[in-house]
Amino acid sequence: MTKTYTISELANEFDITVRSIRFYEDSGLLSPSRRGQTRIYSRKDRVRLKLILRGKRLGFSLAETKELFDLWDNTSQGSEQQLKLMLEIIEQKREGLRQQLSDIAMANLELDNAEARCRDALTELVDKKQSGWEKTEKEPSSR
Amino acid sequence: MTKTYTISELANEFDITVRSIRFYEDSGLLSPSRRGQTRIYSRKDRVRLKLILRGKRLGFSLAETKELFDLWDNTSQGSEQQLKLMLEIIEQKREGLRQQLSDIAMANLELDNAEARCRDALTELVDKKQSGWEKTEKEPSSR
DNA sequence: TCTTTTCTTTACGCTAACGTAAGCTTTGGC
DNA sequence: GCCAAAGCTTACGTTAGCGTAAAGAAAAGA
Repeated sequence: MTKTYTISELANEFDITVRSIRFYEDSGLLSPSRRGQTRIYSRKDRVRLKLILRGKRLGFSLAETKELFDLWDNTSQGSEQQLKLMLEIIEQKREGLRQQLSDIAMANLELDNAEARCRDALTELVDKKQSGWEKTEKEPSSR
Repeated sequence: MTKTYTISELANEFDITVRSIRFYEDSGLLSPSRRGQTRIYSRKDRVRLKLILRGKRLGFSLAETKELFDLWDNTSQGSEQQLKLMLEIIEQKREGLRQQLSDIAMANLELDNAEARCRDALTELVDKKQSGWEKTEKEPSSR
């Protein structure tokens, strides 16, 4: 009773279009089975789709993701050369992720900065209001 | 004696092309001063460029980055409405970064997984070799 | 001063990742 | 059994982010 999914079910679940899913298939990232012409997606297919989307959020191109999939698929039967290449690539990906972590940390600092500046500007505005400095107020408190 | 940079200096430093830098200017993300026709980049321009590139690594489109720049530039003179909008957007960006952190964590787990599988396959290969199971070896130890 | 870089603008080209439309088949609900 | 909804293929269109080439001006080194 292995659960399956239709293309629109997956599209709804992940909030993407069926066009995208078919496009990923054309790009060699998915290969669902068929009942007649209709695509039937297994749980494994669903996992792959999830990985594709996560890759996208991490800035991977579809080609890169495909490369990873292909490597992964050939890992168990790979030669020693292949396996060592795979390990190198894994290390490269790790390095990329480390870079992203650093970037995120810096970005967060800048957001802190921006937020502080924003709040300062806000309180300054409120101060002006309270001291009767308003220019464009509709209802000045005294006049 | 405020330090300045030429376009090719920046291109070299950040390992991008001058074409890209000019493109960012066309997109409204940079506006270096000029000496005659020649572009002169200040330290501030350099910082902006750095931010653009970091944004790219985090998957921001140039349009998004421009939006952030524009908001930032208008922050000090912004209305209360504007400032509150800015705070909202900042929070959205934070949420995006949190999502990315989660994605990176998951990706790292999968890399661990892949690496383990790889190493297993490798040691298995070595074991076969040692027990004389090789098929494609050039110099079998006995024959 | 001459020549070789480095800079400029203009403009067409290209790839990735889909969007969108046309036209046809299949399937689920009444 | 019928019809709308969902599925399919084919194919052209679109946007972002540059690459690349042409043709000329300015700056820097010999």
